[in-house]
Amino acid sequence: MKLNFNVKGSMRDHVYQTLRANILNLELEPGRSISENEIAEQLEVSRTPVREAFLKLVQEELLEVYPQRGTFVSRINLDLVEEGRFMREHMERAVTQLACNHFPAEALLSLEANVKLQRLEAIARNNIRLHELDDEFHQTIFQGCKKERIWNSIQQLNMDFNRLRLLRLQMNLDWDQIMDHHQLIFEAIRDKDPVQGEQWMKQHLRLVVVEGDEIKAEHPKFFKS
Amino acid sequence: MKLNFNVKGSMRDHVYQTLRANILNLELEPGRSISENEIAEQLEVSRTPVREAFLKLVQEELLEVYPQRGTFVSRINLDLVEEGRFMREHMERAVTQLACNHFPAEALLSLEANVKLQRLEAIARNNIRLHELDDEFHQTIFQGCKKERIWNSIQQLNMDFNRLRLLRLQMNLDWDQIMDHHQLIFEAIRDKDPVQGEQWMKQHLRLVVVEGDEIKAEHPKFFKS
DNA sequence: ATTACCATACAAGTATACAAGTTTGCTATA
DNA sequence: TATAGCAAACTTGTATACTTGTATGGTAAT
Repeated sequence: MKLNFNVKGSMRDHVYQTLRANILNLELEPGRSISENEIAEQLEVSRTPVREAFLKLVQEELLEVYPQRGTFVSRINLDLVEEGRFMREHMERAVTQLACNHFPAEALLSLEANVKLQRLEAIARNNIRLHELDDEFHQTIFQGCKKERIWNSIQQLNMDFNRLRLLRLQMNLDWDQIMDHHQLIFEAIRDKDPVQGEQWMKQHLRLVVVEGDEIKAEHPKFFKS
Repeated sequence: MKLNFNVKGSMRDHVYQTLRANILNLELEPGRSISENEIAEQLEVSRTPVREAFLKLVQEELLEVYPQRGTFVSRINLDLVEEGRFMREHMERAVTQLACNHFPAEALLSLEANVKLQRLEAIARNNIRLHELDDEFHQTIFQGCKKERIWNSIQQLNMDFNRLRLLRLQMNLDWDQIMDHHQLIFEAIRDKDPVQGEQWMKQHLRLVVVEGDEIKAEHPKFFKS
């Protein structure tokens, strides 16, 4: 846990961003106890902004507060992971069909640029950046269809999936295949072909399934129930 | 705005529930300004729990805070209404198919009881209770498929739809048709018929479309953009 | 009459003090 | 030694004072 400067934005947001990142990093392990005072000292702010950041994290189910007892980083919930996967699959397919009917030219350009950037970053083996670009690709599709809150809901449901993914020593992702899919999805949107678009998106999403039970067996303390 | 007792639960939650209900009632009109001090006085608590309730309402997009300027009840966003409708349609259809494959006996009993209760309340013309039962019917399907957070996401996206609905003097809902649909959906789940189930759910959801533009023309001040 | 400036009021953001409940561990007693 | 009970050291919940930024209205100079 590193402290940042209190330069820009509100302290509340700074604390929130810091904690959220550290929880999703697993630097703050699932199940670990964490107190308002502890964080306030470490980040050199008062309890109030820390408390308000905690509240936001509670709503996202990244923290669990038990009044007068303590606050804990939530454990990973495999049911939630499946729920997120389910929602993502269905909504991405539906939105892709929408995109293949109407899609703003501006957003289409973003998609194209994104795909090209991915090829570059793939050569540089920059996996972190590739993950970001992957997210942006899908987000752009939702934005183009004016469905960004649905994307946000998906992201929130997928937080446990992201933590789960980090527990694998290496996600042997086949970026070549992923990028091919992105290319094909982009072309389907460009060429207004809803049937192909949905098919490729369906294929694409099948790449990101993670076997949670194995990982749970390795790290039982990090999991719920 | 009526004040309640500070008997049970936290003050924060009490304030939150009160404000949320009054916003969704339209007793607190979209666009109206509202301050922490004002609410703290009315509800006879300090600013802290009010402030924390505000934060939660901001996250649900029912309030908008402009630092050092003021806080306002958010205006109704028709894009959001459409986004909620879209998500609801697709997720309800997907979950209904799930339910038609596996569904816990316990949840199935709940559905059956719910359908029967609806018939009773329809005779009593108790529309408020009918709306509650309608929500519970759909919620039960999601619960039975272990997809309750998806239901919660839908509910959150549909808050603007609910406010919109209240602006109609009378929603001429055909409860007989609605209840018939519920019966048919229940039977499809019971008889494990995914095709019929999804079809009826699709039909069913087409009943609750609201023409937002007309209402916006009548009450322009309540709407965004 | 218009404009520039300043005083004031009021908004949310933050810090700190206090209240109330829980856990923990020591102590006194059997 | 074992156990009941109490006290101290935590926790989060709430109240209040202070800080900082913004809007507003009045006043004086042009």
